[in-house]
Order: sequence, then structure tokens, then C-alpha cells
Amino acid sequence: MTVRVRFAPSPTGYLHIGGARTALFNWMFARRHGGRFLLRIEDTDLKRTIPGAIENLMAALRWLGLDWDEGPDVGGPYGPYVQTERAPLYRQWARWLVEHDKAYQCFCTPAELEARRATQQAAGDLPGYDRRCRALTPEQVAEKEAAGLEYVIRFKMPIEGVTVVPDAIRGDITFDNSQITDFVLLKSNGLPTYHLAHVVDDHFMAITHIMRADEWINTAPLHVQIWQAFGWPMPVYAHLSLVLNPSGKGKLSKRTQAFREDGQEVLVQVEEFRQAGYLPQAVVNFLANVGWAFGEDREKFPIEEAIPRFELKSINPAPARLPYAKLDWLNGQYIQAMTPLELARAVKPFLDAAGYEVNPEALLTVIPSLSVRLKRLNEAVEFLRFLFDDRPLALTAADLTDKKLGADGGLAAYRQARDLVAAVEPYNLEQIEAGLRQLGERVSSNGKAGPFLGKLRLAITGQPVSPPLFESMLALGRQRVLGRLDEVIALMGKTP
RNA sequence: GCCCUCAUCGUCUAGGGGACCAGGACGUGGCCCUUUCAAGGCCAAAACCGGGGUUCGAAUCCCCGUGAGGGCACCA
Repeated sequence: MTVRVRFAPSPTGYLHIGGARTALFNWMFARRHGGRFLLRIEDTDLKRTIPGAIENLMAALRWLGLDWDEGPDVGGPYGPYVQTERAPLYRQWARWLVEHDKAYQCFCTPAELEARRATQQAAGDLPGYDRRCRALTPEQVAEKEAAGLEYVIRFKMPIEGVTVVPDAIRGDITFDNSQITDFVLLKSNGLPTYHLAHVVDDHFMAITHIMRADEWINTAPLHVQIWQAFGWPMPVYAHLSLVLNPSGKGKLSKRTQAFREDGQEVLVQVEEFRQAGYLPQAVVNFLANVGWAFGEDREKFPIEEAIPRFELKSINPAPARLPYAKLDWLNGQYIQAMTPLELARAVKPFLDAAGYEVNPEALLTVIPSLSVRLKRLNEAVEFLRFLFDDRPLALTAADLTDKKLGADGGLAAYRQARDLVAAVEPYNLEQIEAGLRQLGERVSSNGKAGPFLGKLRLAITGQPVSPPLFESMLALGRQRVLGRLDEVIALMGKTP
């Protein structure tokens, strides 16, 4: 039997990082077993559906490299893959349940239900439907229907006994049936709730394993009962642990912002990770380490290598916060592993977005120094600002002065550096470095080039943090370097 | 309130009765290297929630606490 799994998001928001992990685990499982991974859109909540969500979901999944074998866009033998397009199917099977005494029509209005819930709550009673329509006689039902009253279809949950939910990660979970009310299967607008829709779809789409988030555990007994009512073979359920807020308080939600304990906001939507300059390989690698481990004490790995090792039984059932700091480290590792050309290409869109005109040659010059420094691609913008921004340096003479550089604090040294830059031939890394290093050693009281080169780097880039001096000079070009040195000399000359 | 799940360094995890005075990674601290910032190298601090059992032996199995999370919708 071929393994068939699905990722079934509702288009009520953009793909968030927790959802991405659920998708990843399903995808890995499918790939591990040579099975099929399908994408199904669960859009039965018309009120909460937001425009553009499906496109965002698909784009995010694609960006992560989680390709689906069947889905709304690619089709497949079990379509359609959008629930609102399958509405007649759910109605048909809801009716079947009513006809077989497994479900019933309920005419209670939302207002009535809410009022009763309020009463229950006030009395400290167990909230939940009181099942009054379950006792309706066929005549009463016919009467209400004839009167044109709207109704929903509710499942006839067994009143007594227990329901066992087999879970591939947690083992059997037993629920008292008295804890579960008669849930709505079909809403009055004719669309199904999740409970009915997922069972019908997973059956007709021949799903073999359902990997979904922990939050579904409590309704799983209902789902087990629905499978049994239909008499359909039940797929394997595996409830993945929740991804918590970084603060550890509450689950990560796609609709709320998330904060760390120190109050700093963290990214939640997959799209935000892309915009912040994270690499998809890094994000996927990162996610694979939350709730699952590669083994052999290995944290960094291409996902392809993880696939053959992926097992349901090795999934950790404990809820986890996302270790965001580790993502930064991983991303940095992946950036370091890129070739200069790859990195240049990856960084370019971020520079473009900042309005920086990229001179390919200059960019390539500083790429090697970027490689070990960047944690996120978007950091290149700040780091390379000096290359694109010729505004006068926001520095004071004091910033550029060092006692070790003589009585004038270095003014003479800068003048010599200027002459050197003007004359050096050819203008390349080796020549620039040889000349300036020699100069630095000569002008510094301790005989080391360090102090002078440090100040010179600051003078030329104007940034406390930048690529190393010589690369920066090369990328800038001789004329611009001379211009900046003139600026510095003028500045220091004014305030001796 | 009721029900369900979970529980190893700050965080993510390895561990599935003796191989564990508990391993790795990130982060943190120190040192080295160094023109800034990084990267890199070396070193360090840092955990089995508590209490009972079971057993010759428990991080590993059971029970009870406690804590954290989830659920109790015509939302998914």
C-alpha cells in the first residue's frame, strides 16, 4: 500500500512557521516511503477565509521546497482538492449518516445555543450541546422542516463507554464518551465542519497517515467514531506536538505576533523569514530539528539526507519553543557554504530592494568577506552601505585619531596613505595591502600596522562595522577612496 | 470547572533498565587569532520537576503530586 499523506491548511491566514513544520514532517514521511504528499485546502469557513491566502500558502511551501504530488493547482486522481468544491459530497455523506441513525438534524439556533452555553457556564456545568434535538421524533423533524426552519446535522455520539484513539506517537489515548458532545458535522449553510470534511476527504483521497497538530487530540475520539459510523478503515493518526511561542506561553499562532521573554518580537510567517534573508534550506533544516533529531549528534544536514532516517516513532511528543538563535547560526552556516556567485546572486535582490545599484564586480570583491559575516542576507544592506552611499562621513576627528599614530594623531599618516593610493600600480589587493601595511608599521609607535589600518578602515568606509579594509578599498575604486581620504584630511586639518 | 497531552542543561535535543558521576548543538563566559565586525580554534559553566514504588540496578517502567501546554464553537 502506498503511503499517502496530506497537508491541509485553511486559508484563514498566511502560512506560519508551525504549519510549515507540520507540512515538512508530512512531506518527509511521504518522501521517506516513496509515497504521495497532497495539498488540500480546507476552506469551509467562509467567514474567516482571507483573499490571497491560498496563493501565499502555496508560494511559501514552494519556497521551502515542499513539493506536492496532488493539489489544487496540479490536480490529481482524487480531486478536487479544495473543500468548497466538494460540498455535495459532504452533504451526501451527512445524509447517509442521518439515514443510518448515526446523526440527526438539529434545529437549535445559534442564539439559543449561546444562551444555553452562558447558563451552563454560570452554573459551572460542562459546556456543550444538551442534545435536545436528538430526541426529536420523525414527525417533529418533518414539521420543523416543513416550517422552513434551518438545521444543522449533528453526530450521535455514544452516551456511554470510551473511545480509544490510537496515536502513532503517543500510543492509545482513551476518552470517556461522556466528555464529547454531539458535534456539528454539517452547518446550516450546507458546508461541512472540519470533523466531517476531513474524514470524508481522507477516505476518498485514500490517505494512509494523518499527521496533524496536537490541538486536534481532543476531537480525535469524535473522528474515530465517525470513521466507525461510516465503516471505513481508519488511517493512522499521529499528533505532532505544538510549536510554542518563544516565551513558552501559548501556542504560536498565525494571527498574533509572537515575542520572546525579553519582549523582542520574532518572526512567525514563512514569508517573513524569506524577507528577512533566511535561506529555505536553513529554515527547513531548522524545522526538522524541532521535535525530531537527525541522530549522530548532527544538527546541520541537507533535508535529503534526513529523509531516509525519518520515522514516526522517533518524533518527540513534547511541545517545543522554536530556538530562533539556532536558526541564525544555521543560516550563517548555509551562507558560508555558498559559492561567491551563489551568495552574490542571493544578496542582490536585497540590495535592489534597498535601492542600491549593484556593480557586479565591486559586489564580487566583497562577497568573500560577507560570506563569514552574514547571518541573514538582508544584513548585507547595512554592511555594504558605504559602497552605495557617498554622503559625507558622519565621523569626528577624534574618531579617526589614535595616540599611537604620532603627535598629530595620524594626519600625516593619512596624507601619506593618500599619496600611496594615488600612486599604487596596479590598483589591486596585493599592492594596496603591501603599501599600506608597510606604512602602518612605520607610523605606529608600537611598530604594528594594526592601529593605523583600523583607523583607515573606519575613515574610508565610515562604518564602525564593515568588510575588511583592503577589500573595501578595492570595491570602492581608487577615485572614491581618494575622495574620502581628502575628506578625512580636511576634517582632521581643521581640528588639530 | 471538566477532559486530554507533555516533562533531560537558558533553548532545541540524544538517551528507550546496567555502556550515563547523562552526550551533541545553539546561546552564554574565558582564552587564542585579529584592521572593525565576524568566522575559526581551544576551554568552561550549565539538566534527568518532586515524592513514592518495581528491580540486584532506574533519566529510562508504574503510581501520586506539581508544573507547562492543549481542548471544551454552525473555527479549523
